[in-house]
Amino acid sequence: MSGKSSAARRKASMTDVAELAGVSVMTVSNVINRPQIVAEATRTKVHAAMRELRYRNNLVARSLRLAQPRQIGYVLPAQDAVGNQYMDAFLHDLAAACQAADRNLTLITERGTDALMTACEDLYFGQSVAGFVISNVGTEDPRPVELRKRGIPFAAYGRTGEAFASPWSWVEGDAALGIAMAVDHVAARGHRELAFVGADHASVTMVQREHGYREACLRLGLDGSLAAGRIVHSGSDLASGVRAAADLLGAATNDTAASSAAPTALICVSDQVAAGAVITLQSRGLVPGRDVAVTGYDDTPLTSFGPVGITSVRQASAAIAAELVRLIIDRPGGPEHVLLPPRLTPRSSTDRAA
Amino acid sequence: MSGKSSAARRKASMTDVAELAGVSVMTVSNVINRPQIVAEATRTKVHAAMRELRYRNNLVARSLRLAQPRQIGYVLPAQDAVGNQYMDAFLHDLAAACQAADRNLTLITERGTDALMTACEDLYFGQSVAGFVISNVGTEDPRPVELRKRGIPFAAYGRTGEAFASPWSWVEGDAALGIAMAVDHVAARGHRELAFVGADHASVTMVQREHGYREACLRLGLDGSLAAGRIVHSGSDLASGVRAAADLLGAATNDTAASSAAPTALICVSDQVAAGAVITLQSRGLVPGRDVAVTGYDDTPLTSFGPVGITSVRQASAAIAAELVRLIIDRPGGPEHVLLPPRLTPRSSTDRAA
DNA sequence: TCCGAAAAATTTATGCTTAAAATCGCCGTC
DNA sequence: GACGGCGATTTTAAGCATAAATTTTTCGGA
Repeated sequence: MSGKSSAARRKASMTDVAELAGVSVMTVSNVINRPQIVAEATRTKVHAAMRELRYRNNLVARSLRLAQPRQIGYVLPAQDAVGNQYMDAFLHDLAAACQAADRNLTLITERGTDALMTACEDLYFGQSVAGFVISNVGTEDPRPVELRKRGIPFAAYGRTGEAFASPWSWVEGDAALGIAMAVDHVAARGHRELAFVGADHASVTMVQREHGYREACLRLGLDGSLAAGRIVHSGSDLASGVRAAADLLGAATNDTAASSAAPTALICVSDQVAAGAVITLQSRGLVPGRDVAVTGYDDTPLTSFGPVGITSVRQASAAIAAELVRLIIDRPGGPEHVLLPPRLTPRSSTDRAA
Repeated sequence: MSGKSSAARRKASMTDVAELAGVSVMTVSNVINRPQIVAEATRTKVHAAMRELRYRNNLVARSLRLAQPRQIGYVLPAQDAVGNQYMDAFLHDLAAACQAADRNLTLITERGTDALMTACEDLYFGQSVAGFVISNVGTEDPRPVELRKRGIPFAAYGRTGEAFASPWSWVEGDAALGIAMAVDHVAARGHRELAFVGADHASVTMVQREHGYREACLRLGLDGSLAAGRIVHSGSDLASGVRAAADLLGAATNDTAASSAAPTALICVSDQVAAGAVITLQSRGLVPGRDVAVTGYDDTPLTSFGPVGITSVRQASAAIAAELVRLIIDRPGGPEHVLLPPRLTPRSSTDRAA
């Protein structure tokens, strides 16, 4: 007795609550999980006891009893991936989506495939997680294959080359559509000579973005924008944006004869590249929007570039996260493929009046 | 029997393993947890059975029995915080540190204090997490106070104003020392006229970095570097770096008389600012390192700025993460304060021969 | 007096581990 | 050659906090 009160108060269990309320343990459980079948008076009594004891349902015991893990795993992309602020935001959305589904997001770090698979097996077969979300899925990524082989549920953010035929679930923002929206946007503002500042084709997304550009230009009859030199693969970081823009515009100032071939709108594969392009424009005394239009992708904080705001394509990252979580919880088995449309956020970098 | 084999195989439990190996359940448990007290032959037999059944220890049941949560919570900073690649890396390190301590990192999203506290209570008193790591701790941050009030163990990345007197645990990289290292570094290369491109004083870290600059300049007798106008508070993002550098160097080209007052080295509060400064230098045809030295902070991927590498101060983020995890596991009660020294990574932006 | 629905309590089960008890083999000793 | 006892293994029993399924109690109305 004295020992009990002197020691730091043990966390209260259902038994304690039941005892204090003068009911059985099961009644307490019912109050929590099916309150409607418990008499009003009893319910009140139990609630009072719970409050007095600062009782919290033991999530671990609950998870054990239900044989249903409360966690969802996320394989955190290795640091060397392009420092992408978008993935930050996505992580946030993913955690929020888990919480909305009454789950929690558990991180595991990327490493060699074997070690990663062992960790995943421990977590999944150890009943700790319901499944995994993987992102930054590369064309030759071994992870989906290995996870599938082991019967571990997962959903991928981004497809590999197999597109809609892949035997596992994936969710993705419609990259081609997103770029097309950017092209339509500047075209609607009178631009006829565009250029696409792209990245290498390491991921399907990058391929899709370029594809979207080509399709949109074709559809709008912007043949000049498809000419050689108008589609460049610089890389997706800021420094390459600076360089690529300089190359594309350099011709305009040096070679007056070819000035008709100089683009008046730069469709960039990422906000980082777009920011780099804006830097180049500014250093030449050009005003983004008025002189040359610039669009980015992902609507990251980089779009607030000092006084100029960069028009950008915003992926429905919250919806993507929610879909991934849903797929793991509701369709752990069969494959389902989800393509979500993005939205365009116009800012001053495409505003001719700016 | 037929039902059992036709249905998807239930995950094997210890009982199944024990049965197959012809031993008691306890022996299986011993093989896992105290292999040395179990006879060689038995151990082999049990291991074989485990392998055959693809047995995994049920982490949830184990955690319940041990009354010891396997998770550590991390309050994911809200997205609007300055998109900091360093925090990305830190998150990675934190997840790795948890894994090294046989724990997993669980994320919860930032939101209103009340909602956040409820979530923390559910997780901690629900035996799901052993405690929390919080980061981006502001001067008037309510979170440490509230957590402490509720008796929830936590460790903060970054102190508030109270410094070493605070009643809760924190870990931090020695920001003043880091900047001092940068100052020493450029001073050793002959620079006498420095400038500090800082941010506002929203967090103690930013105050410390400026403090480190002042102290170091004082110590080295670089009085000019402490003059008015040599310490600016631009902000910590790239765009403000571009502007601040332009302001600082602008005087040099316009006002030849005052050129002795123009700095030859820019000590920047972050890599983003440093990258901005490099952009300004490049746009004026100046070579970083040879003409003007530039240093950053946090050693993020931004330091690879095209052909020029930016000298940067690298925080011991892995060690910081490990300390935070240790504090939560080993010292959930008492406060302990840890200040870890950073390292300098020299690159071409401070190389006069560059 | 008894029926039947609603409310509450029992029983059983989840998968694991600590502590205590039981088993086994082996050796020296008388 | 049987006994006691020791040490090394292994097993039994108990319990962690919860919840589903089952049983018991309660109580108003016929």
